[in-house]
Amino acid sequence: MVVSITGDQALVKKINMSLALETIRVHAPVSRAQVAELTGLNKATVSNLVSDLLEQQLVTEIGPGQSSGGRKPLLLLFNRHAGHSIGIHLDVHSFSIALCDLSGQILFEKLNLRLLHSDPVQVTEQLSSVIQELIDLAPASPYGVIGIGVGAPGMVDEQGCVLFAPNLGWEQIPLRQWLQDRFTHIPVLVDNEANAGAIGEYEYGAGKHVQHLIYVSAGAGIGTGIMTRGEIFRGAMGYSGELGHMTIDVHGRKCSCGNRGCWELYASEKAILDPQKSLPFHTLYEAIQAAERDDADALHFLYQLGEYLGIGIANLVNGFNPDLIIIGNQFAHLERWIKAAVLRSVKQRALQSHQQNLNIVYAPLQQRSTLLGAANQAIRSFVGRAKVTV
Amino acid sequence: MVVSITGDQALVKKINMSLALETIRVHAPVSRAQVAELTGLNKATVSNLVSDLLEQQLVTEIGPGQSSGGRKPLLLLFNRHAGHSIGIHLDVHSFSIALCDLSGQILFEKLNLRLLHSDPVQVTEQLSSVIQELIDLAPASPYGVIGIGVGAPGMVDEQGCVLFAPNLGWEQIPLRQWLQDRFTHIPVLVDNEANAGAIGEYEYGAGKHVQHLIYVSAGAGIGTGIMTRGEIFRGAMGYSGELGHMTIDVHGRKCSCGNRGCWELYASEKAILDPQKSLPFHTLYEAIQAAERDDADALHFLYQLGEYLGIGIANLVNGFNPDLIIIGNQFAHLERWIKAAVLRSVKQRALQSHQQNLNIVYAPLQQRSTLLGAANQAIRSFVGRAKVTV
DNA sequence: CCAACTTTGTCTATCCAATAAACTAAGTAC
DNA sequence: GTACTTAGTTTATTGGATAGACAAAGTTGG
Repeated sequence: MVVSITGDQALVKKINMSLALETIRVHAPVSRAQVAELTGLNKATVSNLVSDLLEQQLVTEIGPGQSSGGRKPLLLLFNRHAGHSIGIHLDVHSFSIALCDLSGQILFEKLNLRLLHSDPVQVTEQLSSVIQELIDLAPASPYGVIGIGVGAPGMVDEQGCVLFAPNLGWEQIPLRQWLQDRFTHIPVLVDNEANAGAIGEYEYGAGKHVQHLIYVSAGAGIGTGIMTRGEIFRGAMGYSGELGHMTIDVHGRKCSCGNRGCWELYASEKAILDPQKSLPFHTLYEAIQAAERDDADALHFLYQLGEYLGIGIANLVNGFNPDLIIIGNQFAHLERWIKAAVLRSVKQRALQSHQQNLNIVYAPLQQRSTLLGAANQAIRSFVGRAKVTV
Repeated sequence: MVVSITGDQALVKKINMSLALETIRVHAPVSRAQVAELTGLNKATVSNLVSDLLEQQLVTEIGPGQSSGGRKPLLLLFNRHAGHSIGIHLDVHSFSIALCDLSGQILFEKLNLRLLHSDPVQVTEQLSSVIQELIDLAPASPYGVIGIGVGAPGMVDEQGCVLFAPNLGWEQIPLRQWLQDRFTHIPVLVDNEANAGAIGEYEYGAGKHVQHLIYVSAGAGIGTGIMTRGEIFRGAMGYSGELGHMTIDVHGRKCSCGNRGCWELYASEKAILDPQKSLPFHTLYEAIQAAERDDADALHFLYQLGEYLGIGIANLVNGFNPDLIIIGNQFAHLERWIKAAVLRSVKQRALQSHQQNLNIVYAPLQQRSTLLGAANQAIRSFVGRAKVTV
């Protein structure tokens, strides 16, 4: 019975191959000599690896570059057109989908399509038909569509089964399997929407090269994607991060989860439903509209929303000491209204030492964070990153 | 400039060597054939690795075992006497220290020694002298004392510098370096006390083979050691887990950290100092004494302490979905008084789905969790575990 | 008691990837 | 035009894993 990963030459090649490919991807355009320099691999080794990569069409040669006092280097590029990836952000009432190349460049996208039903079977049906459209739109390429990634609200296990998505009303829906059955030749991945968002911003947005970040997906509820050393933090059974249901007020109001005083009751769209307040608007959209008209109630409401968001963020900062907090999902658009309040709360409540290198931003990818993160997960598993810790 | 880890034959050997050693350690007594079976390595490879390990005296042959229908197997044992490790639990007013073998068996220990001063230089002095005593006591062995591990309260960075330990009154103390300067030939490691506790319980206590656990170190304050997939979770700059300063009551009292309503104000020894309560006891010890006499105030106080501890634990459960919560440090002794209250809070407040496989225990290693965890970190870095993710 | 079979562990030839060093190619500098 | 630099390839070597043959040491059943 084979369980563990053993070392052999195939593994060595895998490690060095992915190291070379990543180096080319990040530092492109780059010469073989530079890759050798950057990775610490021997020139000959790099030459061998690169010739394999050229054969696999994952890398292209774009001709000679400028000389630095000797023979001109032959510059290499990661071939982002070798294949395409499809990313999906499944939200509670809508979804967004995009087709992108291997560098995350979007070729086609459809944003905020309404879900026609909430029933998981019918949702799968609707998703599948749009996915097929994008597959048909994909330009010819050596590898075709190499994967489909989905970011879904709620808890998702390692098999891509949606265990619990209260806002969708789903339980134990093997979404990945259902989609995989439709697209048998394309790997399908399903992860939590906030995790995907964190990955998206890490790869293509605010978090480029920031190794420790937290993506706070605030909208209908709150979810968090926590990244350390460039890796998503996963709890037991592969899922975690229901930090929206962290108690911030022991004596607070009852939450649907059974607890009291959950963060997301005060810092997500759910705050509008606070029975004690009887606010003159019923959705976030309406609140913003009112705020645009300088409505005092709305402005005050949004400020409070920011304060509470900041309280939870301060907790995250104390607990994880991230370098970057990214406020995403619908709240990415609220910067204008909540920025000051969020900063005030965090400044007041987070440990001084943890605030030194802290940055708080509003997802620059906006509604595309999760989309691109999901697509990126498919890309990752295609190009296959091998890592070693000694 | 060499940055990344590249693959070569030495790496392959390292990976397989550590795999073989770990397999022998875990499954001992075991034959070469079984190791090959268990790891997936070739018989010849295992023979080679084992002969190296025998030469290095990390493994011993203890003669033939029972035949299963053919030649008798030659049984192998991990040589836990190849060297010794020293583990230290540094607390606010006291420290504990032990000398143990490579399997974590304690040979000598000194528990709860009072710190004579709180000044870091003098603390280092005192620690060093006791460490030297234990080094002198260590039996002769091939490798001698292979490392010194320290678990310290507060934030510790990757270099073993105590960045911030409010309860000790320390800031920016390069404890590891200071100790390393004293014991130049023995590697010194310093980590957070709760992280070490988590490792201790994972390796030798309640958490054996439980991949996702949280060690809640409750005493003078609260610290948490979070373990996923058998690895300690570390935030930015290598430290994190100041979850004792997570807000659980937005309108709560002021904490020394600047925030309001921090968990540890209500669920650690600090709860005794609540000015609103003016309790008739001033230390946890006194409270327990009173409770032993069935003092109503004390019993009620301890019950509340348990409730608040449970509230924070529920947050942890929602956030990390662990399989096991271990309540350690001084609170490990409070099971009798707080168990019901803790369970009640958690049951009431944690997500139902996360409670399914959840277990809550009181550190069976008691005051030795951190000690053994710290010693184990030294052992780990000595036997050198290599891991690969593909 | 012996022949057939099993299991354990080692030996041998082979493979494969990385590597150093030599080498070719193609430029610059003065 | 000679000396030097830099880029990339070729060649011989190294070291570890592997399959398969083999030796060692047992069991089983007639």
